[in-house]
Amino acid sequence: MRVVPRAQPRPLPGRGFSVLPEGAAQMSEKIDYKATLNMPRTDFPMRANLPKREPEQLKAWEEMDLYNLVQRATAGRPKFVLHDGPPYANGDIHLGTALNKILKDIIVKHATMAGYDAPYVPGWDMHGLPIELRALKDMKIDRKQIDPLELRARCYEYAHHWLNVQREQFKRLGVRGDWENPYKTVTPEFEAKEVEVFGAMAAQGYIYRGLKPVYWCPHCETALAEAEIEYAEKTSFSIYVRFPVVDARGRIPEGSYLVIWTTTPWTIPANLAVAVHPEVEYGVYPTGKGTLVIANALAEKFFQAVDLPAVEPAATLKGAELEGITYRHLLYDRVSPVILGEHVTTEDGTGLVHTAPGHGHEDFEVGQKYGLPVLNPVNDQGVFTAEAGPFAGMFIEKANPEIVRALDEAGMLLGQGKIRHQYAHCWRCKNPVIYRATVQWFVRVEGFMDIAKEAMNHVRWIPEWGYNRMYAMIDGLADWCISRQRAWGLPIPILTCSSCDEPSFEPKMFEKIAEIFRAEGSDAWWKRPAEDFMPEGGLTCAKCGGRTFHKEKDILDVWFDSGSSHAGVLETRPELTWPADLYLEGSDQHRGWFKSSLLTSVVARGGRPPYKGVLTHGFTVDEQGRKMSKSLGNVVDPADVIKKYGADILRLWVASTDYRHDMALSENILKQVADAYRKMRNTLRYLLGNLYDFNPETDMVERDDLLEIDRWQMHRLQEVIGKVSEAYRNYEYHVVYHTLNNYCAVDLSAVYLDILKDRLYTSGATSRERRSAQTVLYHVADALIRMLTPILSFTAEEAYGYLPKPADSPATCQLLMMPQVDPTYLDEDLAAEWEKLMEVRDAVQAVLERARVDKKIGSSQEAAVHLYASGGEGAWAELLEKHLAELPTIFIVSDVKLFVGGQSAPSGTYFGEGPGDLTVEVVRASGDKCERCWNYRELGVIEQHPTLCERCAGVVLAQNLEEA
RNA sequence: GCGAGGGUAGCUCAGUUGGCCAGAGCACACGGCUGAUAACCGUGAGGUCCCGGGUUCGAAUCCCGGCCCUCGCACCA
Repeated sequence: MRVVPRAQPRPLPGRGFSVLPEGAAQMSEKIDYKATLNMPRTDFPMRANLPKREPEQLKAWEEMDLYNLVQRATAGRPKFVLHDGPPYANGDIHLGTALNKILKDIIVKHATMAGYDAPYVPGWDMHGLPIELRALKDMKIDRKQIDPLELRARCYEYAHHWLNVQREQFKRLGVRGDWENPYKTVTPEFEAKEVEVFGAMAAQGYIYRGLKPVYWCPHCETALAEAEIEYAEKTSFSIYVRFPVVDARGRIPEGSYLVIWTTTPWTIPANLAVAVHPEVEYGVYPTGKGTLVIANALAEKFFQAVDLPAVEPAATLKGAELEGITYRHLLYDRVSPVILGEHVTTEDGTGLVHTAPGHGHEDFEVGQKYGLPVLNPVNDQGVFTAEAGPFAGMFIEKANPEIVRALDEAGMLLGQGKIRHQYAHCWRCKNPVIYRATVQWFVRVEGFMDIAKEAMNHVRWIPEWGYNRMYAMIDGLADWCISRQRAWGLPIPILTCSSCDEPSFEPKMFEKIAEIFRAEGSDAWWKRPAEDFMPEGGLTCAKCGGRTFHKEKDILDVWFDSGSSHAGVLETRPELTWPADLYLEGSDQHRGWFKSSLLTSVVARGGRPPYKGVLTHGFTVDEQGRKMSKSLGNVVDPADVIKKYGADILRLWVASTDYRHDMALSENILKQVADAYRKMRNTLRYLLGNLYDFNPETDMVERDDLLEIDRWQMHRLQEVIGKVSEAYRNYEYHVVYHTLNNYCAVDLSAVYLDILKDRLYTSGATSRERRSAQTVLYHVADALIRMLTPILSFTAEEAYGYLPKPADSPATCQLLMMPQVDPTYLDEDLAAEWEKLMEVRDAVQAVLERARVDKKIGSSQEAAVHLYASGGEGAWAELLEKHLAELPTIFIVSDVKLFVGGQSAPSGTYFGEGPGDLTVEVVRASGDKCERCWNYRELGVIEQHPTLCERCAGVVLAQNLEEA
C-alpha cells in the first residue's frame, strides 16, 4: 500500500494574495480574526414579512407604471395574447378566481421574459340577473314600477362598485395587467361589437324566435338557459291520478281508468294527453278503486304505493293498442287522447305518462307530433292564469295541495305521498325552476354544430382531453335560448313588424343599431323610438310589406356578452390580436365561456375559433379532496392567506400543484409552501450576502479560469435552466417549483454553498478563488431571480433590488429575459466525475455521523478522513488521486489521506463502505484548530500569527499590507 | 345512469416503451454547529404504489372487475 501525498492546501495565486512581505504585521496578539473574514453581508432580510412588504412593492410598481413600462419595452416583439375570461362583477374574489388570475399572470410574465410582447387586458362581465336582483333589492322597489333606465343606471353603478373591489384584490395578488383600462361588457364599443356578432348570426339564419318550453325561474321572472340550471334536493308531491276512459275503442273494458303518476300536481291543469310506450305491456286490473290500466312492470309497486291488494290483470295489451283511446279530465271536463311516446319508461310511475306540452320538453315534442295545443296556464310569476279555472291567481307551489284536494274530491286521486329527489333550481337565486312554454329567442346551434366541431380541430387543447370534453359538449347541443325578460343586459337588437309580428333580420338595421350603441351605449334602446334604429329609407317587412316596427323587449343572455368578447375586445384593442393565443379558465368553462365563445365565433367569423389554445385547470378542494363549501367549513379565503402569509405564498402554492387535477389547499399545505418559500428565500439571501463586494462588470472570472467545482456548478445551473425553461414552455409550473426547490435545498444549500463557505470566508477578498466562487454565485442568483420572477413576483423583485448588477440593468426584473442554457458550460464528463465524488462524500458523511454520535467529533472539521482503495482496475483510486487536493474542502474535513493498493482495507469502529471498492475511515484530525478558519492544521508556521495556519496567516498578512 | 380526469410515503410531486431492494423535496425524530442564526449541516424512520382478479420470468406501470374523489352530461312524467 502506498500513501498518496497531498499538497498542502494553498491559495492559488491571485490579486488578493502576495508573497509574504518581510517584517509585515508584527502585531499578532489580540487580533480579532473574525473581522478578517469575508462574512456574508446583505440588507435583504431573512424574514420576508410579505403582508407588510408586498403593498410597498405594489406602490413602487405603480409609481414606475409597470404595465406600460413593460409594454413599451416589448413593443415590436411577436405577440402572445392571453385573453382574459371576464369574472362576474359581483362579490369578493374567491380562491378559484385568485388561482385563475395567478396562473394567467405566471403565463403572461413568462411570455414577456421569453421574448414576446404579451399584453394582458383584464375584463369583467357586467350585465346579468344577479346584479339586477341586487340592485332591485337595494332600491327596495318593485321592478314593475321602475323606469328601466333608472334600474340600468343602478345596475351599472353596482357592477362598477364590484369591479373596483375585485380590481384591487387582483392587483394585490401581484397580477400585472392594464388595470387602468380593463375591458367591460358594458362599454359602448363592446356593445356595438356584440350587436354586430348577433347581426352576423341572424343574417345567416342562425337566430330565430319560437314557442318552446324552456326553463323558467318564477322568482327571477325570466327564461334560463340550460347552463343556468343546477340540480338540488327538493321535496315534492308524489301522486297517482286516474282518468276515466271515454272512448275505449273496444280495446279495454268500458268504465276503465288510466292511471298516471306525477310529482308536479300543478301541471295537471295543463294535461292534454296520456303517453304510453308502444312496446310496453299494459294490464287491465280490476281493483277496489275501479278497473285500472297500468304497465305490468310497475303494477306491484303501484299497488303498494296506493295501499291496494295486488291483483292479476284481467287482460294485457301492448301500448300501441291503447293509442287513440280517450279520457276525460274531470277538473276541466276536457276529453284528451292516449298517445305513443318512445320516451316513456317503466322505471317510475305507472308507465302512463301525464303529458302537458306546455310544461315538458318531451311532452312538447310528442305533442307537436300529435298536433296537441300548447297549454300554459301559468304566468311569468308562476301564478295560474284564468285558463287554470279555479286555481287562477294561485302561485303554483301554493296551488299544489289545492289541486291534490280537488283531484281527490273529483274522485281522481288514488294515492299521495312525498318524494325527495333532484330537481332543477335557478343557479342564481337558488329557487326551484319550472318548465314553461313561452315565446323565446334561440340560436339555432344544430345548424352549425358541424362547423363548430371542425373548428375545434384547429385548437390546441391543454390537456388534450379538453378536446373530447368539448366535442361531447357541442355534440347534440340543444338550441340556445338567449332571450331574458329583464332589463340589465344588451337588448336583443331586433325590430319587429307591428302589423304581422315578423322580426326583421335586415343587415343594415344591425349596422344602424351598432352605430347608435357605439355612440351612446345600449341605453339608447330605451331612450329612442324604434324609427331611429331603422336604416336609411326605413324598414320594410319582408313578410307583409309593413313599414311600422317596434323594438324587441327582451335582453340577451349574459353568456352571449362574454361569448362575444373575442370580437368586443380582441378586435377593438390595437395591442391585441384576433384570435387569441390562449384562453385559460376552469374546466367548468367548457360548458360556459369556451363554448359560448366558440359558437359565436364560428358563425360570425367564418368557421374560425377565437382561440389557438385552450388551457384548463381543475377546482380547488381541501386536503381530503372534497370541494370547498361553507357547510364543510373548509373554504380558504385568498384574503386570509394574503393577510397571514402574503400573496407570494399563494402564488407559490398555485405553482406548486399540478393544476390539471384538482388543487388541494389547507392550512397544512399552506405551511408547507411557506417552508419551501423560506428555503428559497434564504438561499437567495445567502447568495446576495456573498456578493456584497462583487461587481459583475469588473470581477467576473472567465469560464476557463473557474475552479473545477465552480465549473461543475455552472454545468448544474445550465441543467436546471434547461429543465425549468422546458417546464415553463409546457405550462408545467409544478415542475418549475420542484426543480427550483430541489436545486436550492440540495445542490446549493446542502452541497455547493456548504462547501464554498471556507473559500468564501477565508480567502482573500479579491483572490481568484473567491472571485471564482462569486462569479458562480452571481450567475446562480441572477438566473434564480429570473426563473422565480413569474411565480414569486414580489420576492424576486425584492431580491433583484439587492443584486449587484450592470449599470444598464432594467428597473424591474420583469423586464429581464429568461436565462438561456449556455452550452459552453455544459460538460458531461466533468459532471460525471463530480457526481462520483458526491457519492464518496455521502459515504464519508455517514461515517462522520457515527463518530459524531459517539461524541468523537462535533464539527466535521475536527475530523480527518482516510480513504482506502484497492487501486489498479478501479477508477475510484484514480479519480480520488486526481482530486486529492480538494477533497478536504469537499468533505469539509481538515485532512484526507488516500491509501491505494492495499490487499484489504483495515476495519474498526469508524469505518464504512464507500462506493465501488472504497473504504472510508474517520479519525480525529491532527494539529490544532486554526483560530481563523477552524480547520485543524499545523499552526504558527508564520510566526507573526502563532494561532493561525499557514494559509490564513498569509491572507491576513496580505490584508495588512493592503491597508497600510 | 353516461362521459372525462384522478387516486404513489403526513404534504406536494417524479416514476420514460412493464425490469436493479419504488424515488425527491418538505414535514417528522434524533444529533451537530453557533462565522447564513426565528438560519445552516448530518443521520434516520415513514409506502398492502385505492381494492380484487388476470397476462407475464417479472407490473405502480398492460387487461378485466369494483371502490372513492372532482368536473361535466343525461334523467328527474
